[in-house]
Amino acid sequence: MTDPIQQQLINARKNQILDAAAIVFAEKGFHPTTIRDIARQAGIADGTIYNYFENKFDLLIGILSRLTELEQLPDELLQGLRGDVQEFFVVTFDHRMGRLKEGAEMLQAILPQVLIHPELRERFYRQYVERIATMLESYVAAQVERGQLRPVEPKLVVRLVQATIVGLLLLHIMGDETLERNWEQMPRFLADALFAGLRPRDGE
Amino acid sequence: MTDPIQQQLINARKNQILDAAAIVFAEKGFHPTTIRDIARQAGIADGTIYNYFENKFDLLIGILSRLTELEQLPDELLQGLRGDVQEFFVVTFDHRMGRLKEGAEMLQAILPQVLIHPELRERFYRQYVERIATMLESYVAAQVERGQLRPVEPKLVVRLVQATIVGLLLLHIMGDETLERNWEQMPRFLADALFAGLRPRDGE
Amino acid sequence: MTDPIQQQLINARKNQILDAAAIVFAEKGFHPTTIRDIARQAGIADGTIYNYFENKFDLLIGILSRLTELEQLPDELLQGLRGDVQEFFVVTFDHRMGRLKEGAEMLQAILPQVLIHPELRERFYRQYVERIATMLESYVAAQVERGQLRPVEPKLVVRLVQATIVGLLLLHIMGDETLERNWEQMPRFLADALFAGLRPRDGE
Amino acid sequence: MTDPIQQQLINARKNQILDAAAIVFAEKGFHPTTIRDIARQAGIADGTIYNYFENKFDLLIGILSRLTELEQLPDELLQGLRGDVQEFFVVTFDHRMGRLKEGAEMLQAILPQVLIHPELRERFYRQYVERIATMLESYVAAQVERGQLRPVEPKLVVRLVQATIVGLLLLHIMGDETLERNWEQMPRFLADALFAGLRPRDGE
DNA sequence: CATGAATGAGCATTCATTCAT
DNA sequence: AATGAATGAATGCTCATTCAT
Repeated sequence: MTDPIQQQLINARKNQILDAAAIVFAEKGFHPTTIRDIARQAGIADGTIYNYFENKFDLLIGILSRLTELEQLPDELLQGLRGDVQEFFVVTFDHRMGRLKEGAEMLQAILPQVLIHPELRERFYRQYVERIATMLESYVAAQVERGQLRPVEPKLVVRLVQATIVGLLLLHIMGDETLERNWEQMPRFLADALFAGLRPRDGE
Repeated sequence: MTDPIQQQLINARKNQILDAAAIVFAEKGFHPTTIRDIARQAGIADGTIYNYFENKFDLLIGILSRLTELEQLPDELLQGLRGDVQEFFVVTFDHRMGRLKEGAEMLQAILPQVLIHPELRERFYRQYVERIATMLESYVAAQVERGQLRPVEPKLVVRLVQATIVGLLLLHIMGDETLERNWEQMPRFLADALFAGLRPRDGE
Repeated sequence: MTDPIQQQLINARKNQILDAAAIVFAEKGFHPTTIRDIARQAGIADGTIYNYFENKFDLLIGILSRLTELEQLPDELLQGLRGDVQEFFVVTFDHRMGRLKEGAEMLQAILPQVLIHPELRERFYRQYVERIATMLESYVAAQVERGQLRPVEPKLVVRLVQATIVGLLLLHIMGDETLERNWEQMPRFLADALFAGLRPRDGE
Repeated sequence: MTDPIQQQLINARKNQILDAAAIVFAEKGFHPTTIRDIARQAGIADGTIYNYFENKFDLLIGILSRLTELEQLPDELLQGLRGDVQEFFVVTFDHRMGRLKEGAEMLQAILPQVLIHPELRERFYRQYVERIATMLESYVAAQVERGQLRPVEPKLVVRLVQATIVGLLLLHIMGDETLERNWEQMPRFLADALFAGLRPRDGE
């Protein structure tokens, strides 16, 4: 039943299809993309897709699932936990923005549907937002506890961080040139701004 | 030719249609929405829509245009210019988030397409992002000049502000309960965090 | 009821509409032409047409009727009756081909429908083919009787004449350049060929 | 790529569709005929048609192409070249009228559109009129040269011949009963009339 | 498993016709 | 009588999905 070699072949084919789907979805959007578009991109026949996925929508689910699979335990993040708080924010922004840019194509493919389709929305929110949020919240709470951060509401801080990241991606997708030029230095800028604020410090 | 009464009737009908379209688009997304859906929602016949709009896509353009029409010169913002810098951020966040929530339905209707359709993307970016950005940039630059803000790059600060706002809207649309509960107090929280930072101040 | 001035106004308007219809029908064909096309061409509103004609098809009937109205008793033809037989053919071809070229626009408009619509076909055939045919037949029969023509079957001769004329119009509509260049001299050529034949005569 | 068996299946299906299309077009005309009509007539589904033809108009092109395919090199005609001139005309009329009657259905299907659509008109004229015309012209010119025909302009003679044939078909389509009854003997009648003329000969 | 021809439900759009003004 | 906005039935075409090979 679960011949491991068979399983591997199946997974390879699934990935081949999902790769193709992500590319064309990102290019044309979900609905304007036809199954034939995907099949051509994958170099296979239309019907073959249905041997691996129930239907077109299932491809979105598949893409989403892979997005979260990629979201391995963020080792780098965990390492950041031990360092300086400000540095932690740098690492966080850096990591998240990097991940997003990597998966930007896929994100662009599914975000529109996420906004609309309840099931997708919930899946996306839970696996992609909430999970990270919980982790960050506990970190922030801990640092507040330790006095490394002002007594802020961790949940709100985390929303701020996440909103900023996803917002930046949106602006980026929209072709904002400033972001295009400064994408690399944004993490540090954001961390500084957020941690130290924009208020002029003594001596500036 | 341009009988003002006729013109008013025409505009009224156009708005009636765009209202209906925004509602259904927001609910089901652009492509899954049928012209019939919109016509039913507007209480008119299918064909009538085509007396006022070229095609289905034209409805999106129409919705976008109205979004920017609503974007009158933000008087409140201009008033904020004279006050305290931190207060300016409060006003800014408050104003933008208010506007967004008002137009959330419309935004939800067009955002997905904006991400994909180049023409729409450019229109949206220019009329909805760039215009505000320019204004904010000059304000930030002036305050940096005056020493009211640290010597930051205005363009980046503005991207941060705008990304945060649109990001929050996205999280909100996704049904984030924390945001739902605290939407009203977010502007002040954001302004504080951004201006003063999260670093513990002396005496905290 | 039948106020003669009213009647005249009505007829004028009907003709205005039929003129417009014939022009656009000839240009685009019956089905691709919209009522709006006709209204624009006539410089009136769509609805006005329906005050004068039952429906779109009725316009075809109207055009056809006018075609046959134009087909007044062909005086020239009648005059030809008294002359030489060969000359009669010249006059006949000349008259018919002239009429056709005049009404070519209208003919082009209705011929396609005539080929298909039974009612139209019969109307057209009876009023436009048969009437002339009967007249010509009796002339031919008389000339055969008098020995001015070989003992041919008048009905067949007449079909030959009429087929030639309508066939020439078709070739002409199709853009045949030879016909374009020689249209004027065709009647005499046809009459000669038909009456004297192509067989070399003594001494040629 | 071009598997011959596949190719044969494809052609068979194309012909099946074109057959159906020709039938319904002839019956109802091009525009009133729906794709569904054709599909039903062919006993297939609507969508299948689009696997073989770009669009509805393409079906007309297809029908026209087949008409000209049928127009093989007219062997019979070539044989006529060697015989008596008058006999050549008999063969010519016979051959052309036979062909036309065979393809009458198809002709009726496309002729209306030919009159209107420029592309179709040109295709039809070139492939269906001009080709035959050129051949006939050279024959006539040769016979004039040899003194077998009066010194007539070959181009005009050929137009006369072709116009007569197509005109007869039109009258036939219109339901002329005389033609219906005498269709078989028309070729000889036409050839006689044309070659020998209607002028009474010595001794008649 | 892979294929791709066949399917037919579904939709954007058109346009003849109506009718209130 | 003239208008032209409103109507909604009708249709060409698309495309997700099925299934015989």
